[in-house]
This record gives sequence, structure tokens and C-alpha cells, in this order.
Amino acid sequence: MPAITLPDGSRKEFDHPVTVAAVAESIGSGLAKAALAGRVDGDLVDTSFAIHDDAELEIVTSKDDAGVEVIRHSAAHLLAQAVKDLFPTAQVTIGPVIEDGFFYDFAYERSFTPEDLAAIEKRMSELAAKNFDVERTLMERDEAVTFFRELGEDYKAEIIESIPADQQLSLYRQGDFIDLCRGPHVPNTAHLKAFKLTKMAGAYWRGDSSNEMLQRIYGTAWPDKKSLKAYLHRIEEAEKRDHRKIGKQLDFFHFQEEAPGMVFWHQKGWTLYQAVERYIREKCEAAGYQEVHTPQVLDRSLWERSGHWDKFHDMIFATNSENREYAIKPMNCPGHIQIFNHALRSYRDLPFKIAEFGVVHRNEPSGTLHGLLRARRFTQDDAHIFCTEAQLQREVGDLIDLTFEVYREFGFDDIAIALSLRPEQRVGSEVMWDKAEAALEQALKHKGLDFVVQPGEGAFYGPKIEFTLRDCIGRVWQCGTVQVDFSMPERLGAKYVTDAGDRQVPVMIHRAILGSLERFIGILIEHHAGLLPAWLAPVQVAVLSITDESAEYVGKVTETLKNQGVRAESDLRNEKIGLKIREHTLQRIPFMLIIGEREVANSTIAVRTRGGEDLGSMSLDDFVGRLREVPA
RNA sequence: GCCCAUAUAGCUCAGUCGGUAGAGCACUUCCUUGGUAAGGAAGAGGUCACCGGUUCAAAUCCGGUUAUGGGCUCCA
Repeated sequence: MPAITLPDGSRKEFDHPVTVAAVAESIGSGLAKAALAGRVDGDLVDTSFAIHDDAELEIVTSKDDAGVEVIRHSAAHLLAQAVKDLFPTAQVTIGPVIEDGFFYDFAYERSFTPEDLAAIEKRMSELAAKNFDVERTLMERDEAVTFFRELGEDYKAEIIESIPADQQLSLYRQGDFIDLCRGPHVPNTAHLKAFKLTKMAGAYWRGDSSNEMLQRIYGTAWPDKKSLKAYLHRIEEAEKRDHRKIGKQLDFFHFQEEAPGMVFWHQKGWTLYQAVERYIREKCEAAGYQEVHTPQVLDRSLWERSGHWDKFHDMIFATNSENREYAIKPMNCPGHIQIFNHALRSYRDLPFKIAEFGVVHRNEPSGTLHGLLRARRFTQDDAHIFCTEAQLQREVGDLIDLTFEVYREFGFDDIAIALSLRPEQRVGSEVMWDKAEAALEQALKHKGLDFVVQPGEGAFYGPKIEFTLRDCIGRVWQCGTVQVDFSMPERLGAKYVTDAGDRQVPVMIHRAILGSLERFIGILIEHHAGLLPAWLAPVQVAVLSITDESAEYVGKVTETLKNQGVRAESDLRNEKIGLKIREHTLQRIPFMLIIGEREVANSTIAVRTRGGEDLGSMSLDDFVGRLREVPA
């Protein structure tokens, strides 16, 4: 006879097994209506789940994140039901919940069109309105395989075959649609009233590019129409921050067909680029790096020795001249090892730190290019630290600190960390890998940082810590990385003399903080929606004349600012002040100095920010002082 | 690389049934000298991404290529 303990600590006793729905009903009819699922001793179950023994129970509604997920999962089933209804020969595969929504993959003889998508969405609404009960049944595995084979659902059958034979499977039925699913699901399709199909795309069966391509339909689902609308609005706003759009509006850069994936930086974008570069250069100097610059084109044999040619020749831009084969460098490390090797190094020289703004070219697959965020030519703020094993831990720790400091100063605090371990295709002994992985893991733990472990995701020569930032619509991009490498120094003959006088191979740390300057700038633009902090803004100050009378003074003010290192430009056009303010505001220029008769007479300036704030009149010196105070 | 979509003026976009292209902004010239987010008028501007096909006739229909967008796979 179960006694049910509710989240508020109250207990309800029943003299018979009781379903989640019945408990909800016993509390109140409002709750019964809102109930989407239950959490019994921590496990998520359907509202039809019968409780036989004493248990803790929480009624899950749409106020609970888990409840929203249940809605999304059921919406995926509704999508599959609609597709089967309209296209009976389509086969269902999988349909999981993702952030803000769901998708479902189908196999069908032709591609779905945007018109199909609209028709499917309409049918989903019609089906949901029939208020089907969603019913759960159990089936033995082998029985389920036969069942789905008979339905002609070969993909589903294949999935079930990969589940252990002794396992019982749950199936969910709504109307005449039935699907394999762990659940839980909403008790009735009436709960599905705010969804929208958002896009369709190809996706490989089981995520393997050697398999056939299925058709994935993406959708979003919410507890109510208002949340759906808010979500769609949020996406729309986020798209306005797209760095490609802002880059065009603010005249930062462009791309063109003759150089896919390679940026044409315009003057303003390049000014931003240089500000970022200057910042990193100062950080590196302070941290004891020597800055170097290595050749763009190097003989192919060097890449063969480093192991890059073998693994990445498809992606390396190659060129030949006078019967020699060259590679346009896809990485900087072999070059840096040449510098290390160019003298006999002592243990006293370690840690030996070399940094380079290394321009690399990688022939990334055409379908992966994405503005500044995934380019074929990009600049790494690359560095290599040659050190002893004993120095490793400390160097990695310092790098983690430096990376966080840099991100913070650029305005980022939402950073995810991953630790990627040995991949299948790799070089180096198991002992090396054990040491390298342990070094990174211990450094992270020592700093008390949360991280996810990604087995098999490391580089071919070593494990890595990856720092990732999110773009404006939630896509995640890797920026910084710290990699420990016990093998490349050996492959390329790096050695140092120990205190005992013998030769030893150093450990090499590969690291980049921003990763790619291009990518980082793209994220920076999106993060700030183009409203770059003054220290990064390509134009920091616009000096505006009200009439021609003030032109001379405007010129003087602008010159004075420039002489003090402020990026200032004047606007002497014969236009109304309102128009000039509008245009410079749209150009996201942090400060506008407005100069008319009064300012000329008093030798002052009137300051307005791009946010529309009027800072009033002040002397130019006061203004420059304020500008310098703006935190980095 | 794979699936789907898209490509028209510097930018943002219309363009019906196949009949030699249109708007707003920007640009040029003129008027206007105006105090905190768009003053007015006139003018100029396009081999409709590229290559080929169908047709009396193609921005429009068909095929291919390239690039871009959204995903998938990949990312030293």
C-alpha cells in the first residue's frame, strides 16, 4: 500500500496501487490537467505509471524543464505521425529532444520541400487537435523487431536489433501511429499546442558520413503560444547580431568568390584586428614569450616528417615550383621547432616560449565554411612552449590562468572547457599518452574547473584542453586550446642539454588563446552586437560640425585627438546634425562630439554616446581623460 | 565532401503566365547652414553569378559549374 511523499514533505496514503495521474487528481483538478509526467524517486515516468510501493513523487508540469522536454519529445512523435500520415512510404528513424526543440530523421524516396514542411506542420496541428491519448505498451525485443519489420520500418528494426535481447522495450501509440521510445510522453496530444517546424536538412544515418543521408526535420516546441513567440523573436534578434551581417554594415570585411573562406579585411575591420593583435602581443611579452615569424611555404618533406602530410594532405594547399613540392603551412609548430633546433639549447633555456601570429591555410571542406568563424585562411595566436616534464604542470596551469584573463578582458565569462583524449589514429607510445593526459587533467582539477571529457577527440600527437565560446544563436566554437605533445619534438629532432650534460627531448606544449583571430573577432562582433568597447572600436570618436562655421574648430579637435592616439574622424558634411548623429550611431561609434557655435565660443565639446546618452559639455582634456578610464 | 535552398543596382529587396528590368537607401549635382536618430529636388547606375540547352523570344523553363545560407560529416 503505497505512501506517496510529495516535494513539500506532505504524505498521501493509498490502499491500492496508484498512478501519477491519480495522485495529481487527488491534489487538485488543475494540477491533474497540467500534469505531463511524474518523477518517482528521481525517475521520470508517464502520468499513467502505477506506483505500488512507498515513493517520493513530484508531478511534472510545463513549469519544470523536464516537462518542457517531454512536450518536445512528444512533438517529435507528432511530427513522425504527420509525416507517416502524408507520406506513408517514409520510414521513421530517430527523433530526439535538442536545445529549444526537437528533430526527427526520415528516410524517403525524395527530398521534402518547404511546401511539404508547411503541409506537415498543418497536419501536426490537425492531429494534435484530435486529442489522442498517448498509450504506453511493452514488448519483448525480438517481438519488436518482427513488429517493425512487418511495418516496413527497417531502420527502426535495425535500432532495436542493437539493443540487448533480454530487454523489454516500450512502445508509444497515439491514434494509429506507434513508435519505439523510452518515454515518457505527454498523456494526450492536447498538450501539444505551441510548436513550429523550423528547418530541414540532410543528416547521415547514425551520424556516419559513409552511410546514406536521411532527411532531418527540425522543430521547436513550447508549453504555450506565448513562449513560442518569444523564442522565435529571440532567434530573430540573435540573427541580427550575425557577424557577417554586421561586418557588412560596418564595412569591416567581405568575402568573394575568388577566395572562398579567405577574408578581405577592410580598413575598419583591420583596425579592430590590429587592436586585438596588439593586446595579445602585450600579453605575450609580459608572459615571457619571444615573438617570431616563420615562412608561409615550406617543403613538403617537413610535413611528411611531422606527420601532418599523412593525416591531412587532403586539406593542405600544396604548390610546386622548380620541381620541388611545397605546402602552404597549415600549422606553425614545425616552423617553431626549426627555430628551437637552430641552436644548442640548455635546460637553462627552458621553458622556451615562442609565439607567432601565424597565418595558416587549410582547405576546409566547402560545406563547412562560415564567415569568420570557419575560414580557410586564418591567423592563430599560436605559441609553443618547450619544457621539461617537471615544468609541464606549472606551464599548463599558467596557460589556463592567462586564457581566462584574456577572455574576461574581452568581455566573455561563459566559457566551456573540454578535455579531449587520445584518438584512434595517433602517434606516440601509450606511456606518453598516459603522461600527457594526466598532466592536462591534473592542471584542470588543480584549478577547480569543470570540464567534460571527450574520449577519442584529441589531436593525433597529443591530448588537448579546449576552450569554447558560444555564438549569438547558441552554436559553440572552439577558441583556445592547450595541447601536450610528447612526440613531435622527437620526430623533428628537438633536443636540449640537461644539467647532467646529456641530450634529452623536450616536451612541447601547443597553445592558442584566441585560437583564430578571425574566428575570435567574429565571436566578439556577435557578443557585443557590433557595439565594441571603445578600446576595440575601429573609430572611437566622431567629431561632428553643426554648420560650416564650426569646421575649423572640428578639424583642430580631431587633430588633437589623433595626436593623442585616439581613433577619431571628423564629419564636416553639409548635413543636419540629426542625420550625422543617426549615421554615426548606426555605425556604432562609441562617442560623438558635437560642435556648434557655443562650443567654438567656449572652447568645449558636447559629448553624446552611441547609446543616446548626452554627457553634456566638457573640455577636450576632460573627455580624453574619460576615454582612457574606460575599462579594457 | 553530402542533403536542401538561394544568387536581380554599392546595400536591402520586388519582378505575375517566358515578351530586353523596378523600389527604397547609398552615389553625383543643385538648393538648404539646420543644436542631438532620416531637409528638398534632379540625375546617373544592372551582360539579372557563370557556362550550356529548349524557344521566334529566357532574369523567368531545363542541365552543369561556382559561391553563399541552413544542417550533416569533418576540423592538426
